[in-house]
Amino acid sequence: MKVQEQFVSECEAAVKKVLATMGAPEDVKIVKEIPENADLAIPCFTFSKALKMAPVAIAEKIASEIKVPCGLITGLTALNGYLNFNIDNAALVSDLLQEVVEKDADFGKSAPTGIRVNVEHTSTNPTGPVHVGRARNPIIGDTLARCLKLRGHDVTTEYYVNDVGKQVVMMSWAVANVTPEEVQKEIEETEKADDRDKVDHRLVYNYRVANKKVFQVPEMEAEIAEILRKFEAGDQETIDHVKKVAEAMLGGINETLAAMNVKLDRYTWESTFIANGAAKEIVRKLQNTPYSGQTEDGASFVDLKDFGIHGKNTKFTFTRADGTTLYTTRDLAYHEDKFSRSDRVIDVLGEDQKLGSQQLCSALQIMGRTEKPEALFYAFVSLPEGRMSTRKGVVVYLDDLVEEATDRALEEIKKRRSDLSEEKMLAIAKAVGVGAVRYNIVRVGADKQLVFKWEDALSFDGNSGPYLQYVHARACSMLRKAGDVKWDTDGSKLTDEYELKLAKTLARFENVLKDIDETKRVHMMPAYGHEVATAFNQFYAAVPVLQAGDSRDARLTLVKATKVVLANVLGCLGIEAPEEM
RNA sequence: GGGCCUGUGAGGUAGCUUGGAUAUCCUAACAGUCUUCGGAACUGAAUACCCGGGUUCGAAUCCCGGCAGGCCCUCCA
Repeated sequence: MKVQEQFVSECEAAVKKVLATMGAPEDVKIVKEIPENADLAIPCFTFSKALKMAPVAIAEKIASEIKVPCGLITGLTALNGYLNFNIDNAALVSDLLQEVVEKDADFGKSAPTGIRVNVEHTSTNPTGPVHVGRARNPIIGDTLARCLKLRGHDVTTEYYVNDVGKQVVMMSWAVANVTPEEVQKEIEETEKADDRDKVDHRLVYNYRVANKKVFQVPEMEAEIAEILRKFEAGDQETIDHVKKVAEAMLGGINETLAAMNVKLDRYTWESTFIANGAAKEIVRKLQNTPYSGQTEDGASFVDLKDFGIHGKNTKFTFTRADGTTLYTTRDLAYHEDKFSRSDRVIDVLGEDQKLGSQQLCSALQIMGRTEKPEALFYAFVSLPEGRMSTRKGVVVYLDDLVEEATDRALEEIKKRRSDLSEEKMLAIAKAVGVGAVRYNIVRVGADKQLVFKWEDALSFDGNSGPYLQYVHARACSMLRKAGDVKWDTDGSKLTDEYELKLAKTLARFENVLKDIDETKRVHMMPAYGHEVATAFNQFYAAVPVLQAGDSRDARLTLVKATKVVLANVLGCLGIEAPEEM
């Protein structure tokens, strides 16, 4: 057992023992908190009723009954009805340093659990470049996947490619039918022309023209409907063309993701569930349940009013009147597929999918599945002038954001490090720019709506990605300067307030990962990283490390620990940890 | 009309699941530190829990009712 956990259980056991002698019931609830000026606090208010005593008196009584030091408990005081415990600092620090020396880069990493976790994220329609409004999806999803990997799970990330339906048919029509002149005209009418030579950026103009045209030209509506019909009927030529266009767009999207250090393990195409009959199988299953019904013209639905679905219509339709399947029907087939090869299924979704996701869960339940997919919802990022829209051209593309961030980072580096080669500066600029962008987006709780502002996204100090990278580089620099170090894991040599604060912060890394595993609240990782970086900077300002002396090697070991933890935190965030910057 | 989410100093944000002692952190403004191992730094002071009820010894946190913003209520994807 780790020192911290052991400490907590020792405190709890000691308090329980005293409570028993005071006549408290055995199942009395013991609340534990981490306070400012101690390592563990137990409030005594909860005991008040059972013991018929004032909390302040209880605290004093218990404190007087427990003899310290005892085991890992080195101090105990009663204050305002609280019991404040202090941990054996030397034991805690030694434990941390030993683990770092032993595990090195694997510090914080758990043993394989064998649990197969599927994280589906991004999955944007292949009809245009990724914009900042949707950028939370790959960043949150990728960060979560990286954290779960450190937890020892067998993680697969997956992109569900929507290559079925009106949008993609429209997209393929646009590529085949919109003329270069029309595209040129559209570009000229756009306020800020996008001249990026990248497939998704170029073709999105075709898509925009097509979307405008469909309102102006009545015959086009019918034309699209006809292609859609051929697609659903399995016309190979149509299907191939749609897929070809979707693949091209996906290529562009993947380039953007790769620049952000996001790599998907697997792609699943929606059309496969039509082709292999899985969607039809879902239809058959749902029709055979007692919840199923049909409208007059023949569309099938299940009624979900008993499943906590509210609103004017609780009917969840899963086939059209002509018997063809719908998006959600295919999504059901997809989830059955994911469950067949995973133990945990996680979907990272925009908040607009909440109802759909709930319906999906209910339908899975109706079909007899007991597991549920875990949904992680995020609110949209908007612009100060409103919601982003690819079709309307009110967008900030992720490619532009990353480029701008990299440019700014390069400026900063040129100011500071004229000694580096151009090539090295560029590499660092990329790491810093991407770091700033990813950090800024993952920093905020997913359900909080965000308004995108350039100055926030490009922030390099304070609570930012580059701040963590800077501290990492600083630690690396110190270790370089120190030369050969004989690692010293004697915790009793580190007694300064800031040494202890840093060590205690570092020791929490594994707990942070555990919390994220349980709650999927990935914004805890940047918050933790910032705590580590701040604790290090304080330690750095307060304690001379490289100075010769008795504590030098132990301090350097602490520096190494910081470096390892920060590298892992940055790794979880998908941000590079350069050795210098 | 109904459902879900959000509302915390000047701006942004953590804490809310599981109620506890002085509410976290960043930016900006203010006052400082530094002959130092990388100043993308450190220290200090100031300012906040949307409103109204309720439960409780105790509420930012739980319950009820408002108000404001977002998302959704397609035989769309």
